[in-house]
Amino acid sequence: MTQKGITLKDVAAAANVSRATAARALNSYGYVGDETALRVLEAAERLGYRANLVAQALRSGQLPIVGFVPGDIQNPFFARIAHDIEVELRKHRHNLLIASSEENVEQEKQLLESLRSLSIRGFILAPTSATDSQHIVQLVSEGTPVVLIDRVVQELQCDSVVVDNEGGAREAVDFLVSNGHERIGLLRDESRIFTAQERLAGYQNSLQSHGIGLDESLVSVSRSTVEHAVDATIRLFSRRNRPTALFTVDSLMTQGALLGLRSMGLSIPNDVSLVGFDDFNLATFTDPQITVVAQPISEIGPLAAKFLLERLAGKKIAPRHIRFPTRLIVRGSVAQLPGR
Amino acid sequence: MTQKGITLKDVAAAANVSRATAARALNSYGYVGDETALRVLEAAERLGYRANLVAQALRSGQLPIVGFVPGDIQNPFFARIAHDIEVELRKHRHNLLIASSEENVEQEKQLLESLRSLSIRGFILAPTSATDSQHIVQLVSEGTPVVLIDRVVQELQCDSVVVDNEGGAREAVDFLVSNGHERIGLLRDESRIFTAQERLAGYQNSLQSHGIGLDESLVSVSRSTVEHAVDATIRLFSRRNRPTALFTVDSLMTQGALLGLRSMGLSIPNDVSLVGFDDFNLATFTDPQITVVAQPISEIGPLAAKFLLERLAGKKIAPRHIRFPTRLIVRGSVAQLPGR
DNA sequence: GATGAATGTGAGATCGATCTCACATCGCAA
DNA sequence: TTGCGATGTGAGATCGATCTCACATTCATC
Repeated sequence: MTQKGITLKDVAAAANVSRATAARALNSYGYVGDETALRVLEAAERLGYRANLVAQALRSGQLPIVGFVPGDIQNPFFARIAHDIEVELRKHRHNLLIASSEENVEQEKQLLESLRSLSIRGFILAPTSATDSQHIVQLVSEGTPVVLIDRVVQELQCDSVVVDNEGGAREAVDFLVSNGHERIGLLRDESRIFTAQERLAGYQNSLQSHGIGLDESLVSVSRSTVEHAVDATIRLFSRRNRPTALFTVDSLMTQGALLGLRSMGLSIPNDVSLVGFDDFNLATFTDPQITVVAQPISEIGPLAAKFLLERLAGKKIAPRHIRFPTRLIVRGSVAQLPGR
Repeated sequence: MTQKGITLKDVAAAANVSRATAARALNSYGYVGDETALRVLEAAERLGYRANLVAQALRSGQLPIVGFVPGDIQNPFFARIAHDIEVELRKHRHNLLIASSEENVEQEKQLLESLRSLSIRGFILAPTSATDSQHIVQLVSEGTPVVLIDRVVQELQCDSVVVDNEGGAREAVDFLVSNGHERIGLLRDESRIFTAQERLAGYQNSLQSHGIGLDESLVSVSRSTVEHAVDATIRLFSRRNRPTALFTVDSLMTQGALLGLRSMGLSIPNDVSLVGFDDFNLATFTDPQITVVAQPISEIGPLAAKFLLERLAGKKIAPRHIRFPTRLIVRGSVAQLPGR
């Protein structure tokens, strides 16, 4: 009911100048007399003038908003990144619009499509599919800045910030092997998601480099939710000649494995050793604490935001592809197997 | 580089009509000839026309964006709510802009101030302060729809969706008392946050109703982070004549208590019984599992979104104040004390 | 056949900020 | 004194969608 609409026109009228002059004074460009400028600024202050960003956006074609499209904002990994991005954007007076793809390509397409008409300035994106990416290619080709995080899309010319999934998985499995394990189970995601593929490759490479043959019966696939992972774990450990160790490809899978093993009465690390990809706060609360491959989460968001802001500022350089190393955090969930 | 700017004008030209007629056809209002309408629609389709939402917003004064201002998007409680709100909004073609207050009133003020110039249609807000709310009052008095969640602000005329913090805390403490505990510690937040105050009241009311005197030495105050809660727990249990049970006011505090007690070598529930406010996935992974007061998180977001959408649709009724009941989930962290 | 209602369409204004261009005015140099 | 650059300022156009009006038609009714 109060000051609803203080526009530039009002300020101009109050300062007894034209809208053009008022705009010049407020945005300090062009010639404005010192005294006039002061009068305008004073009037704006007095009336509590705030520029209408929508009107500015209509002229400039761009709202000070950046879109973030994570797989799922409830995933602590993405929540942390969202927070970090938000902090960075705020420094540059930009806002963060979050739209989860829910790991669904169709939804991702629709989201980008609808956000396009909002004149969003740029996107930070965790693409759902490594291959079905025509919609992202188009976005980029229209000149919209895009930064990919967590996952990359093969032939896409844009900045990306990911971690060394293959190396991290390899390190985890290497660690299990160095503790005498050879029958190492893998609990993995459906392959569509980029990170799951890379982590699978790391698992396979590690085994091969140690001369251990791949055994399909040691691999269990499920959707990436705690509930599905529980089932997959139980399936895996119900077979005879079960694995002595398990590697899980993400934190939700790790949690599922924990519950699944507990429900089967299998103890960690006495009956089964466990290493998970992605650290999570729960990992230090269990007994024993869980050995994990940690990602440098705190670096991903800020860097992605920095890249995007640089693009928004007009920086024209070749796409940068950053791949952070992971770090194995040894806790208590891996037992040394009696040597042969 | 492709179809950058297909505007209404282009469609109108392609269909050989005026912009006005094209608009009528596309938005189906006013009189338009059947054949003309078809021609316009066909042209729009062919050109891939998408209305520019910013231009629409300039006229209507409102972007199809709703602001969500949680305390911290990393808190799983708020992350879940954000997700639920987003799903609801999507059904009505609205987007969600998230800006965390980081539990800082000044930041909250700045955020709302800056979002105001964005013509955001409405807000879902978890106010940081129960008293310092002039900025919210002003927002509401300007006619911007606001729905409060998790916390209310006393003299504010707007919808709110919260839980029965007092009752939940009372139930938790009642449960401890019924198990023979009298020296019940409280790990609580700084009092500024509304929920912490109510939960404190529940603790006090329960004790009083059982004729147990309040003992300030049983209460430990800290900021609501795991790290601070660890320290506060250690402080509390380092005193002589320590509590036999502990009630923690939120899930971060509960986690801190868990770590603090473990570092002191105190076992749950043998040495200390524990009940926490707010369920969290970690609670079922510990040994023993933690008894908690659960909030109906899954109902808060959708209801808040529903309320806000109704207001956006123009619904004019008295503010609704919903207070959901909580539910005590008994697990294994409370021991029966030998009767007197 | 005339009158008025129903139907269809376009020109132009509007939302608010910004930018271009034209027009002043002043000072200084030729 | 004339002229030209530097300095200030305002009128009006622009961004894209929508709405109000005014102006045509067509059709039905007396």
